[in-house]
Amino acid sequence: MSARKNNLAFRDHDHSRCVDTAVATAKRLCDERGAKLTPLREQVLQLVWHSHKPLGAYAILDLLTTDSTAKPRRQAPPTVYRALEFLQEHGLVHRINSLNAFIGCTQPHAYHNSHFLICRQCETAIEIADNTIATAVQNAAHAARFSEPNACVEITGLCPNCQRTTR
Amino acid sequence: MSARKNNLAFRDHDHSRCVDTAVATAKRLCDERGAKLTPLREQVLQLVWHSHKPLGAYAILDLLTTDSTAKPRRQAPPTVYRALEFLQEHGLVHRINSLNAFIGCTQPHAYHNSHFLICRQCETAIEIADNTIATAVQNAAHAARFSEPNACVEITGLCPNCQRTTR
DNA sequence: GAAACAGTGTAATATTATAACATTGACTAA
DNA sequence: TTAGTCAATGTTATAATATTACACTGTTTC
Repeated sequence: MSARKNNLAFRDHDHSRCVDTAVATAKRLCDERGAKLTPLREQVLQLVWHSHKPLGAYAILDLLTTDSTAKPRRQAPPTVYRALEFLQEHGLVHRINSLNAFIGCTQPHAYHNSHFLICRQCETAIEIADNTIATAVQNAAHAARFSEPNACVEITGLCPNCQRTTR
Repeated sequence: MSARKNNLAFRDHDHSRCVDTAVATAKRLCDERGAKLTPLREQVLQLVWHSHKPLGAYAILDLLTTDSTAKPRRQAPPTVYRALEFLQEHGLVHRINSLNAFIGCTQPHAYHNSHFLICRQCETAIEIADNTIATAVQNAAHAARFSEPNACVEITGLCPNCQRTTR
């Protein structure tokens, strides 16, 4: 049912509006929490959101240098990692472990275990909120007497677009 | 139901027998498949199995040097990565993405998507085969029109042992 | 024996991530 | 105002993880 919504990533759309909305939401959330979404952090959030593909830390670093309207100065890795750490703590971005990369969170307002569908061809990743998976994970953890389970679910496959173009 | 069996990792037991069994099974499987479980590959498999904690590639490298009965010669990274690649291809070890580490597979005879419970305290990891999770993942992928889904499920929590000793 | 090949050795380097310390600017207390 | 404190960022160096490229060895195959 939410599949169609999630598939937005695969349809033509004005993605800059997605980015704007995400940044606006982030601002509001940080404001509510008394957290500072500084220009640097905001810029990193934008860059991450701008890409439908999860973005590596060093790719972000390059974009900071390249895209920057103001300062073409080369940044150092800690700059990016610190911004990403902040954004992760506030649930604004997720880290995709299987790719060592980061992606904007589509539900930053609520804490949630994150599940991802990742295309092995075009590398597009979409976040899904699937209660059935979440419940199954909870139950499995409980059955093994694991407490405070926090699941990382990364499903790699072939996305609708790439199924057409690939052998 | 399989919870008790999985919890073996948390009970006292003669783990060297687990290792022996795993290696014997690996030998048999490789034999059946016409794959060569060379001394080096076997040694890496043993080292990985010997630890209940997932082992990093460089940790394995150190153990190859340290533990080795015969040659105390320092090996280079590709040696380990190549052995691990072989073992992964044959389903004999799994990679835990969230830890950049490797662990012996408990069901090497059958292809399967692997699910793990990982203790955030003691780092012990156990593999579980949970049909409910597997089915939920399949359904989620299908709903989003993703084909050939291959799920990586890593559940971090507090294991039964560490719940007693931790705040 | 020569060719082809799998497995391993070796050197160099790429990629990802963090540690440690310096600087800046904003806010606060006196 | 001044000094103190703190969060954020800058800067340098390095750690940890992983791969590329090429050389060597021994076996199989013809």
